[in-house]
Amino acid sequence: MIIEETKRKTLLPGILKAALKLFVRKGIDGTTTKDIARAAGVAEGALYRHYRSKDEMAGELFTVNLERFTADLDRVLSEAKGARRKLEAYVSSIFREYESDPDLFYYLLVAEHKELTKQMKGLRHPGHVLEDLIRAGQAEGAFRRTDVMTLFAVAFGAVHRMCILRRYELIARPLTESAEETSVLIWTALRA
Amino acid sequence: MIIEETKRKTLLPGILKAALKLFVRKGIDGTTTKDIARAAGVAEGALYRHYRSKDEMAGELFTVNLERFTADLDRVLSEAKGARRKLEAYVSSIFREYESDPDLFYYLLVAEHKELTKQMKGLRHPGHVLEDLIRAGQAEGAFRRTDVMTLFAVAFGAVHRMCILRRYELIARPLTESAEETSVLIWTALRA
Amino acid sequence: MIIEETKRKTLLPGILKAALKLFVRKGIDGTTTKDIARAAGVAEGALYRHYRSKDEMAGELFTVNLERFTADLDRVLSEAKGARRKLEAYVSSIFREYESDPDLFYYLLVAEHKELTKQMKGLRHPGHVLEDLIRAGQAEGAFRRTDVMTLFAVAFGAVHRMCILRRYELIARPLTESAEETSVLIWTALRA
Amino acid sequence: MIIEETKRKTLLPGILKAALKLFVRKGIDGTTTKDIARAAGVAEGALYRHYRSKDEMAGELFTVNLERFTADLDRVLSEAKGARRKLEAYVSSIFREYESDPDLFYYLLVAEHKELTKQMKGLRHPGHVLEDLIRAGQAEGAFRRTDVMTLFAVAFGAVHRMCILRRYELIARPLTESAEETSVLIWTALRA
DNA sequence: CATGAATGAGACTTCATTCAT
DNA sequence: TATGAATGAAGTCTCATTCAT
Repeated sequence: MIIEETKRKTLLPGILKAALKLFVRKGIDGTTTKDIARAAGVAEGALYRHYRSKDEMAGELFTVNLERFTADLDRVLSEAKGARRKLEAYVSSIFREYESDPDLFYYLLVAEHKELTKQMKGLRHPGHVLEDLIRAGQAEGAFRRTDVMTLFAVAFGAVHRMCILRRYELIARPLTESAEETSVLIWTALRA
Repeated sequence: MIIEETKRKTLLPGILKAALKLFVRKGIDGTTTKDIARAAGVAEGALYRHYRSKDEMAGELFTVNLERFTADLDRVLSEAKGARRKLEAYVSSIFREYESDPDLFYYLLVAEHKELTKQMKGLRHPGHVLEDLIRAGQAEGAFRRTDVMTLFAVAFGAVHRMCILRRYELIARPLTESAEETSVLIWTALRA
Repeated sequence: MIIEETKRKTLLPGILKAALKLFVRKGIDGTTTKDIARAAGVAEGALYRHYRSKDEMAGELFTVNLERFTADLDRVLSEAKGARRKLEAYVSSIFREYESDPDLFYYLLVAEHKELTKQMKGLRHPGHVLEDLIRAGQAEGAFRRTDVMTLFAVAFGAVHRMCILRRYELIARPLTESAEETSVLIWTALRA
Repeated sequence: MIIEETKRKTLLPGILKAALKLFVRKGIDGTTTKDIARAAGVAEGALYRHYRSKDEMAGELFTVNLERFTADLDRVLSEAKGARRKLEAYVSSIFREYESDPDLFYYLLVAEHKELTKQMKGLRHPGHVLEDLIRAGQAEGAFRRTDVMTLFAVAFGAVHRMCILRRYELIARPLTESAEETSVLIWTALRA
């Protein structure tokens, strides 16, 4: 196996778990607190014992998990050596994350959050991890000298789209089984 | 120039123009009819002379323009010969569409529309155009025999992500100037 | 024939005619000016060239026609001699009025007009004509000395209900054919 | 006393009580949810915890109470023997119902409900009870063989009109005191 | 600490009326 | 004069949040 298994605990508290599912299916604005309460099996008022507001729930769900996810990525990549290995590690980490909790992944990396713009500012994001990876790869001569953002678009776009296709069941197998192939395609496009 | 200029008329009526801008910035649910009316410079009631409801506005904006866009793409691609030429034509058409009206493009191809699911069913979409292109390219031996969806993810993901980067001003130059380079990267990844 | 033919001209202007039909079917509040304009084949604005407001239309429709109707009744009854004859004349006049324009009759005598209370105050009404008839009949010893309002309830209630039954097609024949029978029943109940 | 006392509990919940009063005075369309809320002493939103919509309130008010009322009538009449007794029972039941809650009675038997047509279809109605009574009376030879609907018009019209006169204070005494007299008049008109 | 009824601001929509053409 | 688009007040309903129990 290319990269090490990373320990993961999503362990979302029940309320957040319920909220996540709904946010992902109906959007944040499209989800009512009543929906969340019912899905979580608690009374509406109980939500406010844990979170100051619906937006805080949505924000926390986003922030906490994105931070954990990005930190995981950074850790995994720091253990891989060389542009190619790092790229492989990146792709398979992303795909593993997707499969471990598709809803959460969708919420973090796919869904738009017009409602949260504030709270998302300045967070380090899996995109940043990939961008760093590409810059470093260019510096070591592994990747083309083309504009970084273009390389980034190919790599991030490919990985991201794989997740979307999977989610809409246009890809039937677990993404983890497509990681190597996907890495190869991206590598082929990017290498010097 | 690789492909012919296609005539385009967005010419959105003022109300739709205003609505589009807001939908793109704040989402459909996040945009109020009052917002739209103010932005369009009319009274709230006036919206309803033209559209039966806010959702109908959002739906029409989507449906009409997506159909036109996809038809344009199909036409342009039918005039290009060979997988490589078609791929180039696809990328530059997409980028031209983006630059001609970034908000509209974002609304059609980037934004999620949890609110519209109904009206979007069954429409032919630029993604379908690309999928057809890739299948044909495989059939003629131009592209790898890898799983279609994986090739699709690389190609569509790259193009799509370029548009997003541009929109968030992470790419400064008009995308039309990056079309060739982007095509080359995708071609490199996909070719047999 | 018991009573003379009375000349009648409803000749409602087209707009009132259309409005009447709608008021009767959907109520005044339930009828929109757009409905009326469409039914009358004119533009909405045109309504206001003839009537200051929807309520004025409704009011005029009521007032003008009720006055004419009541005056007709008074005239017809003044020509009939004796309680029994007057009663017969009353019943057949009412029934003839119903059959000559069921919508208008319904509007005048059956429908409630919570919206018009003001304009209806103080108008002489077919009910008053009947009440006078009964008092006179008691004075001449033709009717029981029972409380006037009870006699009135029987007589007016019967006639009024016949019209409603006819309107809902629970009575198939023209009411004019039931006038004699109805008079007999009422006479039987009321006579001394 | 002619018929037995029937136990009655209107006990409308506060909101329905308030709504009823307003519906009766201003019509359903003429009553706003704000009116109802103010009259019931609650916030507007609170209405919707109990009823899905204003029309549902109006419908339930009608349906539930009409069913109860009609069932009461059927029960009372089944205990009275012979056409004359049944007629007396009918009249006094109606009058008792009126006096026990004039607003509710008005809402059920007098007001028009253009808005509710749907929900009223197929319900058994006090009119049906009376119609059955008259048919049975004819069958046993107690009533004239005249057209049923004409007899019905006299009987129902009289009773109904008594209630209206009472409501507009043209009758000062409780209707229960006029029941016998009214029965006699109707009986006189209808008997064979 | 949980509940869920109540609140009240504000969303969407309708419609009588006005007014530029 | 007739038209019908536009206005804007007002109506119905929703929902995040609060609070008495």
